[in-house]
Amino acid sequence: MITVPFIPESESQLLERAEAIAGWSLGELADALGVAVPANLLHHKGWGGQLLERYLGADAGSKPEPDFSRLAIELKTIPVNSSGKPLETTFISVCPLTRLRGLRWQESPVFHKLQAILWIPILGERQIPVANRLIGMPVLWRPSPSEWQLLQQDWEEIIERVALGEVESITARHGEVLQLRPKAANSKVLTQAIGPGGTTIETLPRGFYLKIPFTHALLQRHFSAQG
DNA sequence: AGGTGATCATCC
DNA sequence: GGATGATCACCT
Repeated sequence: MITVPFIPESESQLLERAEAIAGWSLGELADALGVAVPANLLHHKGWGGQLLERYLGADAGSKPEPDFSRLAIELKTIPVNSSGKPLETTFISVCPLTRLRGLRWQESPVFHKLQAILWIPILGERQIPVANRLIGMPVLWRPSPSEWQLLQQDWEEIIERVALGEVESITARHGEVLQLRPKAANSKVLTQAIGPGGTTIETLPRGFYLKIPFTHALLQRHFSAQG
């Protein structure tokens, strides 16, 4: 693999570099980086995201910091169809399942992760070979006041249920814009959580995800405002 | 085991 | 067809 020495020093520099590859295919970017393209993503689910991280100079690795640490910006690739509608929900962060007493929205991982996100749409449905999927125009997004309100409301409702020992009764249908779903290697992975009556139970780790209509709307709003 | 990057595949 | 619940790879 070719290592790209680029590290963005400003928001505008990051955006310029992301805009410059809009219209490229993933295959073209992989070639430029000397990376092999998988035939499909079954065994390479994070491949696209990591490819863009490398090219754009994300430096946080798996540290608990934004991908672009000095810019405080997260990078998310998001698969979209030809109409620009997201094909998948977007993982945000794992959900704490214990020690929830006193945890406030403003201290939550979700709140911190969503401060600033650079969305890179990847155009291409599942049937399209990975190499042929196209990189779209980037969107630098910070939640609006109304978006923050929706997010906070969902988060508080979900966390309250978790704190009450009801995590196992929460489904992905809860929440208007945020949902709670499994986030694990497989269904045998267990972690501790609060159970009924304040007992301790073992349950599947959960993560917060943004629902498709929410990410669809924020992308649409950006592109329509931009003209 | 728990975090990062996500998409798969079954069920409705 | 689309969303929910399950899963895949790699890192620490």
